[in-house]
Amino acid sequence: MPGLVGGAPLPLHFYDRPAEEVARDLLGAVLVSTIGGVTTAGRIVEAEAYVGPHDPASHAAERIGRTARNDVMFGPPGIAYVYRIYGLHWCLNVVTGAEGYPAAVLIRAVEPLEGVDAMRRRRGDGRPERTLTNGPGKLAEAMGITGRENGHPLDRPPLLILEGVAIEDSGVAIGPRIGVSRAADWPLRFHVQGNPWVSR
DNA sequence: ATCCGGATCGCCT
DNA sequence: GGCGATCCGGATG
Repeated sequence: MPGLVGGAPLPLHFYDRPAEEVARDLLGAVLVSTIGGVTTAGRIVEAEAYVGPHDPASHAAERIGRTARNDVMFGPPGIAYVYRIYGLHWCLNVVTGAEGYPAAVLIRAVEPLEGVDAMRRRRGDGRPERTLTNGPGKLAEAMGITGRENGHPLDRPPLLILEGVAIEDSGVAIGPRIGVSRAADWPLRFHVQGNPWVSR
């Protein structure tokens, strides 16, 4: 049961703030999936902010505008934005900020809390435990997240985020985002310092 | 109609 | 550290 690993679902208004604040405060929260009738859960230990139209690395950057792919980023906060990357992997974001203002937080890594067997099965057996969920594509695969979850409100099953433990400032590391070529130096990646499930 | 470049991963050297 | 996998959105002709 989700209640064993976290508190109440974070209310949708939790996400009605600047993406960098949400990204930082999501550290320690618990992502829970009951997709496919299997419960998997993990503590969020790494997240990146894509802060608005002025952010050239964002899928909703000014030069791109509103399109079919990024449409949910323009909607209300607390909604899942799931996209396919490199034709192979899925990545989970949470939409942040007011409706009409496109911004989101990419969940980059979680520490497994529940359903490790299911995660192993989905990821393929015989992998080191650490590589189950230490990257955005990996955690999506381990937790059964695909494009079907695009547009889903993250305060209810089958995919939700629960209140977790607070991470104090001294335990939070901040640095540049990974894999982006534009605005490569913006310090918008947040992770729990020293956590083994962080992507690098 | 065609081309290009990814918010990645895993396997190779 | 490098590269191939494999697909789609967006841009250009």
